[in-house]
Amino acid sequence: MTAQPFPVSEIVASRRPHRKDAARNYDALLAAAREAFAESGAEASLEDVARRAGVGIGTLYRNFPTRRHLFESVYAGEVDDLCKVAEEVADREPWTALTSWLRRFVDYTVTKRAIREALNDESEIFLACRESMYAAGGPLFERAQKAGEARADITFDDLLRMVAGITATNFLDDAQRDRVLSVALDGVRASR
Amino acid sequence: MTAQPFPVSEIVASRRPHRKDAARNYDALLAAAREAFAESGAEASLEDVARRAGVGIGTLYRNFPTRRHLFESVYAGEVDDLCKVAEEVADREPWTALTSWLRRFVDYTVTKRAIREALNDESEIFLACRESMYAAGGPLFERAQKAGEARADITFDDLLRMVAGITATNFLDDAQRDRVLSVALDGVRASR
DNA sequence: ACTCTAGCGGAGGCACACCTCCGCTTCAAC
DNA sequence: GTTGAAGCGGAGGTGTGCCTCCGCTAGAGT
Repeated sequence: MTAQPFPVSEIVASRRPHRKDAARNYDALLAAAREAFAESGAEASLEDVARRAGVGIGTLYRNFPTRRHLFESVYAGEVDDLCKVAEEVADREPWTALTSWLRRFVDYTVTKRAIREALNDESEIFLACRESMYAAGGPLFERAQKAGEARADITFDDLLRMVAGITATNFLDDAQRDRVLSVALDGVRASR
Repeated sequence: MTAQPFPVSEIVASRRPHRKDAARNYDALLAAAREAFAESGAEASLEDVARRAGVGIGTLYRNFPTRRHLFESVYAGEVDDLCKVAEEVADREPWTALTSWLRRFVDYTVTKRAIREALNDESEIFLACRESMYAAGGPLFERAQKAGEARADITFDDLLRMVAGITATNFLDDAQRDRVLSVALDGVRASR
């Protein structure tokens, strides 16, 4: 089973230039952007991204004409990773599989929150990512519902937003984040 | 019972100028800032705030030397309101009182998220607000715990962060937000 | 009414990010 | 090796927000 209908990253990868030096710069820019956004949030300066990547600002703009292009590319890569994890956990117990994936989803949300906010839902690529992610995680949730492990009166979308919300806030430490997440997930099981 | 040890707003109110016109400007600025922050987030331009208030930029800076001062003042006002609500609901059933207050807390978080993020925990006033708010809501939670309505293995801080997190994310509509919040609150009751 | 001082407004200097443009460099096809 | 074009970089124009400073205004005390 391939969890996603099509790998989102391919949509973006098609933009990767062919010439050797250009491709290297493209990759460096993506890596630098990932780093810069994680560190300074979505409003990190593009000039800074170029500097980190060791390329001129002109090169950045040639590859990513707008800030949005950069967001999309970074974001799509992350989503693609996440989809792969869904396949990896698919053979575990229903509830365990679901929560394992959700834990991974947490890491994803924590670092990528800023980007997701900036990418308001108009973007085509954003929609593709969304679809892709739901295709990957949704079955895990449905399986847990059918097994009577997860309550039936909520949707996968409800669940994801809940987890995303909880993990997006600041906590005193990781232990508290886990504790709170567990409490909320108990709510998801509560109707057993 | 006075829920808070001291009304936070007083700390800030002491900065309100005495002369009639000056006081009017001060109030206009606060209102304008509330509006601008709600609309454009924490990075709203201060020039825009002054314009909305119908005063010169110089007047803004005289009253609030830094962006942080403005944040603090707006924020403190909100917190103060919230504390008053805790008193109002105190005579209801333990669980009902708690959730009623939390619903109000939601409104507060939704609009004030941006400010709270910008106000990282160094600020003196932020700490006072925090204390004030905990003094107001904490007893509601403890009462629910003692009544066996809320699980005993989490803290009030855990609860608040959970609710804050959930309500800070975007939902399709208010119905979804409520649904998700209910699920999470079920988790808080789960150990009954 | 008079004064004197707290308060006002906004022009303007500074800093910084965005984005364009074009002369130079480097790849890769032949 | 030659050559043409794809790609490079960063100087510099533009816009925007921050904050200061100072001549003017109007409230408050007498």
